[in-house]
Amino acid sequence: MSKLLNRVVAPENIFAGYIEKESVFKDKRVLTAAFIPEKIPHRENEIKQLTNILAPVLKGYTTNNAFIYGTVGTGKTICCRYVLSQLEEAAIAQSKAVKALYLNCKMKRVADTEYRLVAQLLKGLGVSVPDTGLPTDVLYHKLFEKIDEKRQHIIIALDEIDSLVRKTGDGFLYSLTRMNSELKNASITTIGITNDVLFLEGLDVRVRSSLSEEELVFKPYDAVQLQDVLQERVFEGFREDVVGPEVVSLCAAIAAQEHGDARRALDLLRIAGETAERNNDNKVTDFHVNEAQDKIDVERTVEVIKGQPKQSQAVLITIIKLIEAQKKQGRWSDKRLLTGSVYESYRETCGRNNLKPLTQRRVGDLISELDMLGIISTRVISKGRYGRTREISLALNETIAHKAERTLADKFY
DNA sequence: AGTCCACAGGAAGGGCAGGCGA
DNA sequence: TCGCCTGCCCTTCCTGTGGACT
Repeated sequence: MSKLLNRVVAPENIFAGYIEKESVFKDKRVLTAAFIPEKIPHRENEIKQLTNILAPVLKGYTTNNAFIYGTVGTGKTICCRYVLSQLEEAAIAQSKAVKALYLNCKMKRVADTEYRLVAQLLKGLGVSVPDTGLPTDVLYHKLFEKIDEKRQHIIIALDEIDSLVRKTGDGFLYSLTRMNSELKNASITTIGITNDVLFLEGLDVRVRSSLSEEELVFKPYDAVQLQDVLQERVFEGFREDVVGPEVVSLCAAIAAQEHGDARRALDLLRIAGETAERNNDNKVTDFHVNEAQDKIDVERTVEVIKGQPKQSQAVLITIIKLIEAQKKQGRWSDKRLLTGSVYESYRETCGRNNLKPLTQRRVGDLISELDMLGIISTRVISKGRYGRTREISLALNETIAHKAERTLADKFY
C-alpha cells in the first residue's frame, strides 16, 4: 500500500508539488455562502424572533406565516436555514413530526416555475415526480395527500420568492394558503424570503393578509459587524496566522461599501486565499484581496454573459461592436445607441453568423433582459416627431467589456 | 391643437420538445 | 400510438406614449 502511495506522490509527478505543499486553508467549505456556521454574529435578535415564531410547532400548535426582508448578503437565508435546522433537530429529539423544506425560487430549472416548485416540494417529502408532463393540479393533489397523510407540521421556506411571483404570478401562494385551510391532519407554515421591500404590495389581497402575519427585517451589516462575521470564518476556514486582521478589515470595508453584503465579503476572502495559494504565498495580504476583487467583478460578468442564449449574445456583441466603432471614430458624445440602429446591426450580425434573426419585438425583450442583468443600461426617451425609443449604453467598465468582447468574439464574426 | 414618428410593451397564441396515461 | 399536459421561445397584433413639428 505504502509502495502504491509513494508511486502516486513521487517527486517526478506533476501534481507532487501540490500534494506536498501545505494549503493556506483549513476547511474551504466554511468560506462559502452555503455553509451554515455554529454562530452567526450580529443576528441574535433576528434568530430569536424567528425562533419564537416557529417554536409553537414543537408543542403541536400551528404557527403564523412569516415574511423576511433584507438586501443581498444580510444573512436572511443563513439565519432561516440555521433556525430550520435547529428546529428539526429539536423536533427529532422530542419525537415531534416537523419537517422543514427550503427552496430557492430563483434557481434556474429547479424551482423557478409553479410546476417545478411543487415538484421540488414533493421531492423534499420523498415523492418523486417527473420534471414535466403532469397537470399542475395533479401535483397539488399529490402534495396535499402527502402532507395530510399524518399529523405533522410542514414549514416551507421560499427564498427569493419575489422572482417566482414576478415570473408566474401569485397563484401558487394562493394555492398554498388555501391548501392549508383544507388540511385535516397536518398544517403548513410558509416563510417568504425576499429583498424586495415592496413585494407584498403587488400580491392578491387574500394572499397578502394570510402570508404576512409576521414580518422580519434584516438590516445590512456595517464594516465592524462584517469584520466579526469574517473573523469567525477565518478561524474555521484558514490555518493559523495565514490571514491577518488588516486583510479582514479590508474585505469588510469593501463589502460594507456594497450595502453591507456579507456574501461578497466571504467571496473576497475565499478568492484572496485561492490567489495566495496559487502564487505559493504562505500568507493572504491586501494584494491578494485587491486581485480577488478584480477577479470577482470580471468573472461574475463573463459567466453571466456565457450563460446567455445565443440570440442574446448576438445582441450584446452587436452593441459592444457599435460602441467600439463609434469610439474609434471619436464620436464620444453619441456613444449611446438607439433600438432601431441596434436592431439593424443585429440583423447583419445574424447574416454573418448564419443565425435566423428574431423580430424587433423579441430583440426589445432581450435588450430589457440584458439591462436587468446590469450588462447594459437603457433609458426610454422620446425624440418628439422622430419617435419614442430606448437609449442603450454599456454598463460594463473597459476591462470587463474587453473581456466580454473576447469571450463572444470566438463565437461571432 | 392636432398630427406624426418610432418605438415600448401587453396580450394572445403558435410551435416545439418532453413526459404521462389510456 | 395518441391525446393531453407542461415550460419555453417566439411571433403577431395591438394600444399607448411623449415631444417635435405643422
